[in-house]
Amino acid sequence: MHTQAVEDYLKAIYKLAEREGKVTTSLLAEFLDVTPASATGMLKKLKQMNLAVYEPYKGVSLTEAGQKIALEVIRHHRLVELYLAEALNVPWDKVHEEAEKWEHVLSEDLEDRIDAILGHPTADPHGAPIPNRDGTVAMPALSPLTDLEAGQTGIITEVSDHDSALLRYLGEMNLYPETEFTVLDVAPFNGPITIRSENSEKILGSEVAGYIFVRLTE
Amino acid sequence: MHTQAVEDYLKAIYKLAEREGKVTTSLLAEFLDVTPASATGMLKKLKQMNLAVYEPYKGVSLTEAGQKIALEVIRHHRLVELYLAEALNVPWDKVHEEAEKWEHVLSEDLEDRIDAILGHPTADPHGAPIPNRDGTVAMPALSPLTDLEAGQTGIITEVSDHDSALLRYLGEMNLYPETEFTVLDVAPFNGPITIRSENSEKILGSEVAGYIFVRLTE
DNA sequence: AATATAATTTAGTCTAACCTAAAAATTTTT
DNA sequence: AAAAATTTTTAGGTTAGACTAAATTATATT
Repeated sequence: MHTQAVEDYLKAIYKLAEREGKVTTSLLAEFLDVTPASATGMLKKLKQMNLAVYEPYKGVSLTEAGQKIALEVIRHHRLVELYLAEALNVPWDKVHEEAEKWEHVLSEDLEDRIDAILGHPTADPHGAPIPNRDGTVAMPALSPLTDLEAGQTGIITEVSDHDSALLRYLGEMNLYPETEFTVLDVAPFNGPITIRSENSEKILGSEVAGYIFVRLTE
Repeated sequence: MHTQAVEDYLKAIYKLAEREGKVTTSLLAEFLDVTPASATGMLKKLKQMNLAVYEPYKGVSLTEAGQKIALEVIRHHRLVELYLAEALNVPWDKVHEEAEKWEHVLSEDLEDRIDAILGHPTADPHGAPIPNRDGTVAMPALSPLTDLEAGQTGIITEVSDHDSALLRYLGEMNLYPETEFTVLDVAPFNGPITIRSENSEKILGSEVAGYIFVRLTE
């Protein structure tokens, strides 16, 4: 078993690589809320453990072994999130925080039990895909709501879970994954986006809309 | 929040005090599988944090604050054990090990949810009492099965969870808490004890019988 | 190309929690 | 009560992971 810090770094590198492409020391440090110097220290160690490919000043990426661990941790995290929401009724804006701790203590046996009870789910409460045990992940093409134009119809596939206040806000408006909607208006200059869903109109600022990912339905 | 090590020490001191009366440095060290020197170091820290009363060469006890934390951790542990057994079907000889990790990451919110779902239970799967939130514990008078004589009738209240092989063995014989039985024979010189429960006779060695705690029913 | 700015790494500390070996205190035995 | 045995403490080290400050490297601007 690896330390929690190692697991957290690997997970962070995986997520940042997915989201931003290249992962630099400072980006990683900011994401994990540590100083760049601390990140450098850990990167050396990850390299030495053959979990990351790291060249000073050139950024980091994961080795196959490193990615495998990152995906296991993410799988744990998302399974736990879903379990907390479904089985224990934890509100969706709180599951992330809890799962952050649980992901590191979940045994494989318990992972399997939870997975089975949930019916081998494929996405967490925010719509993020749950990696499979073999290390594969369904990687959906994520287009933010801000990319759509008036008149288009779609379905919410995922929302960012980085801010629990945002999740509460979306929850109040009933904007969950799987929700269908039609874009009524997109104001220019990054203006608000008006959508209709469940027969009510909602106006979303561009920042919020940028955290909502969708798939067009036709 | 305290570190996991601090919580583990407090829990250990509480349990040893309950079981053995006086808690010495070496007893504690052996229980936690660390060297006595390490235990001394931690005891100094616990004293300094006002969680323990510690006088070199004189043994340790918990302050009120220390006991409160110990009981919280034990409450978490036992609630989790029961939850794992009931909700996730984890076999009773495995719940202890899992709970050992979970007890440190359980939020108060989740503790309450689990407690409610289980219907505010009073004992874990091994029959050990679950402390209340306010820090009170039902402390049952524990008499080991070895104290009984032929002809007496009783009910199992608790079994030791210190060894999972023992739990598997008892499970195979269907000897769980709440099981009623009658003592048929007690062989002399710490010999085996024969009981009848659920209409079958079981012969238990004195070591095993010493780990089974009972209450007389009449 | 020279300089300024920003990003990254190095070097040296710090804390928590463990360790071993040696010294000191206590308890037991004679 | 002295010697022997045991327990406990002290002293000094180790590892993981963080930090700060200073040095270095890379990038951007003139």
